[in-house]
Amino acid sequence: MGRTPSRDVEEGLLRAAEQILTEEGPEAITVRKVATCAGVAPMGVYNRFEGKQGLLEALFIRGFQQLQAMVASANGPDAVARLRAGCVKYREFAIAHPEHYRLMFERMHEIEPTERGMLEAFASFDQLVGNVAAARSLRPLGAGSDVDVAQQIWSALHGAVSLELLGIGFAEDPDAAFEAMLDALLAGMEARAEG
Amino acid sequence: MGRTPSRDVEEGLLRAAEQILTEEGPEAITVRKVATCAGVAPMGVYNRFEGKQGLLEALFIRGFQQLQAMVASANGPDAVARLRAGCVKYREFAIAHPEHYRLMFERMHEIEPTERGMLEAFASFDQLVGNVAAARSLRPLGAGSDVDVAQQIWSALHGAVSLELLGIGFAEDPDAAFEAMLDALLAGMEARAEG
DNA sequence: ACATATCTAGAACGTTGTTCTATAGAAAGG
DNA sequence: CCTTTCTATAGAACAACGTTCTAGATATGT
Repeated sequence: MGRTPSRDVEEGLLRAAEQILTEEGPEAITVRKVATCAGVAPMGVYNRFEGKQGLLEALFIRGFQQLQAMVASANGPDAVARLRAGCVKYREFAIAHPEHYRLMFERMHEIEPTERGMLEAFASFDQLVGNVAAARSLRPLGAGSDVDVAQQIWSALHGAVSLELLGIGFAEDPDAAFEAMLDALLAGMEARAEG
Repeated sequence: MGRTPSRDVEEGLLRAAEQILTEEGPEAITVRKVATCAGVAPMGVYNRFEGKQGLLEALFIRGFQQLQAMVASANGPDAVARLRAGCVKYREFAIAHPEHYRLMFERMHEIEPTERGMLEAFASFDQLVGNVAAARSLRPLGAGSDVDVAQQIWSALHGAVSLELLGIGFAEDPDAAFEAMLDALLAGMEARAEG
């Protein structure tokens, strides 16, 4: 085995880690496995990411960035429809990338993201807040700040998706249940918007 | 160190595991640590629970049972108020027992609950379904089966609580945000009830 | 009291994350 | 191109972990 050029080590490791994550889930990510898959020495994980935790944090951040891009790709005839479509896209992301989603929300204690990592990851929340703000310029929605309203919506989205990915959704039609919940929440928020 | 009587081994291990879980979280639960804390030999975990996984599964099931008891303890002047109060109790449980909640929802892949374990754990869902059914006999609420409606409510509850426990709630007042979301969802469900 | 069940201590193994060392090869700069 | 610096690599080693196994001592049940 030759020596990987410096400039390729980090990206090689990230690609390998993403592949293992996608195929086998977060638990399958080990330093040796990722390094072998990337064709680099295990020490590369320490040299480049300071250890397994750093590698996981990079995946964590990338996961949120990808989630944000997915939500941002939503379309609709007006801001309210776009907000709703973004919520649907949120779920689509989770369903398309269940292992990523699990890493992002079930591994935070292990990852112990740095403050910078948290900022980078949760900059993605601003996407949702922006969607809420745009919708609210069209129609009253909930009470409190845009952040408050966005948080409530996120809660519902995240909850539905998490249970679904855990296989503990007992609803007959998960698609319909998700949309029913989302529409009920949005309708309720509209009805209860401050006067 | 003496020899623990047979009849005390299992409960001793469970108590120790609960204590470590409560004080240090799921990651701190190791076979040797639990055994030492319980004053029994590590092999006891294998003899009694078939290994670490079985021990975690026992904690998992107990967690759901305790959650169910908490929800069942809710009171109110009528069934709708009791449903709502049960939702508030749900959150109270999670906040009072964050590490239990994490074990229950972030460790399922590690635990790989047996089918019996799943049945036992999610018998607790019937509590929520029952509360929904009782409330719906008073007032229309959502469309679809009681199970469907309960699942949607559970999604929102779980989502809010999970994000809160992860420390990624950006709302100013988590209590208020939780209640606002819950009330909006219930109101929306009522407004969108069939017939 | 006797036979059976089971708790215990201890050993051992593979795996994992991590740290360290020394060498060889890449990268950067003149 | 040459020299110096950087860094990827192989390999060793360690502690910790979950797990399996053995043998002896003690508890349990009849």
